[in-house]
Amino acid sequence: MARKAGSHAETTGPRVRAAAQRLIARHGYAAVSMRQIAAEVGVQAGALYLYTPDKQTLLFDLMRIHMEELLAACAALPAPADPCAALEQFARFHIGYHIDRPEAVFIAYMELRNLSPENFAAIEDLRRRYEQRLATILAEGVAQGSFALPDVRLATRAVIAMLTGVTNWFRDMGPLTRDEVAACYADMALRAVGAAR
Amino acid sequence: MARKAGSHAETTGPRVRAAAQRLIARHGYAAVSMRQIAAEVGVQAGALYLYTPDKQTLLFDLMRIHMEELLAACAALPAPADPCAALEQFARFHIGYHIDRPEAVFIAYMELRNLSPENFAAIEDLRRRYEQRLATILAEGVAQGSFALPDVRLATRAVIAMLTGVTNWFRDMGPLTRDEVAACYADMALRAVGAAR
DNA sequence: GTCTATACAGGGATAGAC
DNA sequence: GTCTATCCCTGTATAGAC
Repeated sequence: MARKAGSHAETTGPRVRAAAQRLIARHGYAAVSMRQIAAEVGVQAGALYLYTPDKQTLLFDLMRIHMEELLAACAALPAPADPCAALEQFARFHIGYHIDRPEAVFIAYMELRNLSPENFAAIEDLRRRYEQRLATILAEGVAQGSFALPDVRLATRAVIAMLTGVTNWFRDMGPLTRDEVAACYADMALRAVGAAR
Repeated sequence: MARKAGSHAETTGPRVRAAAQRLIARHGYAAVSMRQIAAEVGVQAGALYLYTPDKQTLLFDLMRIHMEELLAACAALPAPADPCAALEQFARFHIGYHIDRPEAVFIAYMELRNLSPENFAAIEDLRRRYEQRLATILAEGVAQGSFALPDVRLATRAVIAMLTGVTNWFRDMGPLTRDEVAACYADMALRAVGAAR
């Protein structure tokens, strides 16, 4: 299948999403125009519509792909029998994964309100499934007497919020390494849920 | 000072900010037009410029007023000598204050990137001063041996992120009251910083 | 103080040439 | 597959009547 001269279908699609992710993370969905995205890619605005039906779908795909990859990576982790080990693993995974993808994470959290109702529901479902993985770890820990928690759902949200907060300030050139930060946060998460130690 | 017929200068200004706050919280700064804000207030678009020099200043004022009021309310709290009591008070205050002002809080966190550099610096300074209040409580607790923390700055950010996360899901009609939620979070915050109890 | 009218730039999206 | 050209709408902001 010889490629036609001037044809870049195989690479342009991903490049459109990459450019959109970069620009939307920096300026916000509503503030970024299709013309800007096209300029970043190096094509004309009209050409974008070969790779996405519209701007809304472009945003949705960015968020959907991010959430699906996050879920897949989380599901691929081994499952420690000890609840404390499981929580520490989750905390380290969550922080590491989020630090590595600041743009995708930022968009996933900030642009929810710019999704159409149907697209919002789809992303919300993925988010809920991810949250459920932590909820399961905490519930298991409570059942085994490893954790002391008045409310698993509350604690789930509190821990996720705490861990995700790292992305608001972490910089690779800062005084702390990724692993130092992750270790410190895992420790705080364990203590917050009353881990018996 | 008789008021002219059809003149509402004393009330229209605040109503403009209230409408802007409502709309920006719901749709985002970039997605809300001056026409929409004017329609919400019940005036014509051009009339808004009697109350704000431009859209940017309107956003900045919303955020500045929110942060100044937050700082003032926090500063008005009594200062318990016991670090544990101080942290519990801070946690309860933070959650209560934020639950009561979901729109202002949402804007203060989500629209930072839409501020001009100078305005951003001003808001960031206010935010830093607020964060410093918690940092002081934690540092004092470490000095007195009440808390066990490897890094006060890290813990400050972690606790703030955890507490602020409540605004993402709390609804007044939910199964838990404000006070139940605040108590539970205050407990988790205390445990996260290794409070000796 | 509020209105209408308008200037002017830029938005998303499409049509049709190449 | 990409381009140019264009449609039509909406954006911020201002001018001048009342």
